[in-house]
Amino acid sequence: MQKNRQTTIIDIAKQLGVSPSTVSRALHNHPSISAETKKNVLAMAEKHSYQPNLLALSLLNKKTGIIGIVVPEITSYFFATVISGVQDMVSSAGYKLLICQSNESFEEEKKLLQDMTLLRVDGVLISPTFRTKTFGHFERLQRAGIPMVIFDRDCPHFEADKVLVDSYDGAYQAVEYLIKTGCQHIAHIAGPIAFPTFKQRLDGYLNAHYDNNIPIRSELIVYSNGFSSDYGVDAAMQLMANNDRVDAIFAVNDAVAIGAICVIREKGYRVPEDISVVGFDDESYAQYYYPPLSTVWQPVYELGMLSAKIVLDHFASKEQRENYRYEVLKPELVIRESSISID
Amino acid sequence: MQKNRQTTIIDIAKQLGVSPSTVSRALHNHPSISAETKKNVLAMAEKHSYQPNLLALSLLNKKTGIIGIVVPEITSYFFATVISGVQDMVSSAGYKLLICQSNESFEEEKKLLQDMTLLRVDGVLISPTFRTKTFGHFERLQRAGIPMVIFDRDCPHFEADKVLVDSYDGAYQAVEYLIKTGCQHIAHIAGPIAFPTFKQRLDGYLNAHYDNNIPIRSELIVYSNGFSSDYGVDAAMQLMANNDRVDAIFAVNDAVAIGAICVIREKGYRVPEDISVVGFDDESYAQYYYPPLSTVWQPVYELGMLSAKIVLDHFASKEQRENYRYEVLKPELVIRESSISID
DNA sequence: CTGTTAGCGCTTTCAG
DNA sequence: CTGAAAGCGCTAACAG
Repeated sequence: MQKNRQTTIIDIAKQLGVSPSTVSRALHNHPSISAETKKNVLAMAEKHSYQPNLLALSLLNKKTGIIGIVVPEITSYFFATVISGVQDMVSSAGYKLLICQSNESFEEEKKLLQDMTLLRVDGVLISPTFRTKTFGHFERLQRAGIPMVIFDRDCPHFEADKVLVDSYDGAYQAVEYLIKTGCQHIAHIAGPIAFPTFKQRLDGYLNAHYDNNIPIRSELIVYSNGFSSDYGVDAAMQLMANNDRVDAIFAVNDAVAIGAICVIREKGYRVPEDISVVGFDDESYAQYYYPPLSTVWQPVYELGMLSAKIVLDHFASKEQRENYRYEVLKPELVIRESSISID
Repeated sequence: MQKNRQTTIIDIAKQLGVSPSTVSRALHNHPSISAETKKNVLAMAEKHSYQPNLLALSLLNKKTGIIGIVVPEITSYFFATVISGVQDMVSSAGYKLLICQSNESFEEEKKLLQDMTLLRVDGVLISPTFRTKTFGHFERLQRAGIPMVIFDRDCPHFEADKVLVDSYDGAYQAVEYLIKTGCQHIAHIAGPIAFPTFKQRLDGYLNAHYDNNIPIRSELIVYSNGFSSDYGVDAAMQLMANNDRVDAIFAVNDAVAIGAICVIREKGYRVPEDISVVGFDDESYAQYYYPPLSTVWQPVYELGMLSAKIVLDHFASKEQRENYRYEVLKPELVIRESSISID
């Protein structure tokens, strides 16, 4: 078992009795180098399976070729797909992607950004935790001159490049659709509304009612503290406990929706005959659920591509752009069988 | 907007009229340094929000403090949870985690490992793509002296530290359970069996039959080329087209299982009354599915922790260990309502 | 065409 | 207690 040490340009230079710079030139097919020398160097490099040391290069060039992305969690279809979009975009531009998850922990988020700064990544994409209320750590990045784009989850009052999805519009579409199918008692299981995205979904729900002259009844809105399926179960229990009439539920996302459906069924109601249910996100299981889940699809892959593109654009144009980019993508309602249809 | 340049130790040294080494010592509370100097340096560092350059440090110390993990894909509950386990373990040891996905592409896997080598990560965890048949890129890592552990997906004939789950056992448990509930015509939707894990699940299926004296009928085994829900749909169609009697399906994973259930329902059969279904993985939606999905749970988080631990152990003991670690974790059958119960 | 020099940011001997 | 010097691996002028 050989030593832990990798071959360097200097090793090769010594063995060949030439200078390190000659080796370097040979390796990069610099114009002025004799075919002979080049051949020798290449052979020797091959023999020792020489690999350039990225750290040394990065230190020298003051760029690492790494773009970092911080997501709250990695499991959902949403973020996993964003990551695919980002990955495809950055790797086609020759960059590497450093993926990290904050697990919705503010402390973790700070630490990760800190690490990325120390590592001197060339750019950062971030979707903040829903506990992120102060932005000192973002400003530090900006001050360090590292391009940053915030995606999916908005940070009101904080200036930066942003790529968002119009959650308001998605929610509005979903609820208006439910109204058009004749539902009059539409409940909403809201996520933590400290969270702009979830607040927007709530607003979409409210305004769809308003615009269609349906009175809003606060007892039909339940706010949960999280957005996984078990929160959906709790929220639905709470909702059904009141014995208020409910003929539809618009859930803040698909995970919550399937939790709610379990409760609905347990209580002896049918979906969609008694209660229509619409989720949000179009998770991979949504179309295979029973009944196939109506939901709101978001252009997630595009979201990733676009966010990455914006970071990349920063490298192209050296001079500071004056204003930040602000892009909003449109979601689409996907009607399946968990909601009754118009006819 | 200040320059893109970060404050260095030299900047601080100059401003204070001391030498860089003094600054360095102050920053690391080296014993021999005057309280006065130290205070000044610290104040100045604070003022410029000095951040050490990790690249320079890594170059110097020949260690980056980064551990890389390559997974085939990031979306599934399985890998996402492994990553959590790994992350918790490595970050408690002060390491950073570089997460990458190969998207089941062998080329991508090679490229990622190459990048990690160039970046000089301190260790690598990898779950190979199912197209990985040659191991030159793994050997290159080993030769570079980078500790590597292979997890979840075995590479027969390739020597390395490995942490696996006993898929055979999980499958055996599932199928034996189906037999005990009285099922006689158990079908299996297998994944690509080029894939050791899936082969093991098939073997578990076969041996459970054998040990219980149930004849195996090849027409009840369908091999699919992938393992997402749509493959489950295709496979189930194929299975049902034959009109062979089927009273249970053991699917290679949950995604395939829910695809299959959709087909079963479309054909007018009930789950589990007509056909019991058992999956594998215990995805997050499994318990909220209708009917709640019986499946095989794997100690995924532990898998991640243990794999990370093994890499970390390499750093502790400098000298080469003589033999590779080989750990196999046991899965557990989770009975829910998509399979009939024993009584 | 090739070698020498300097330096990226930092730490660590070795001398004062 | 502090400074000078060397070096991690590499490249890019600048000389020859």
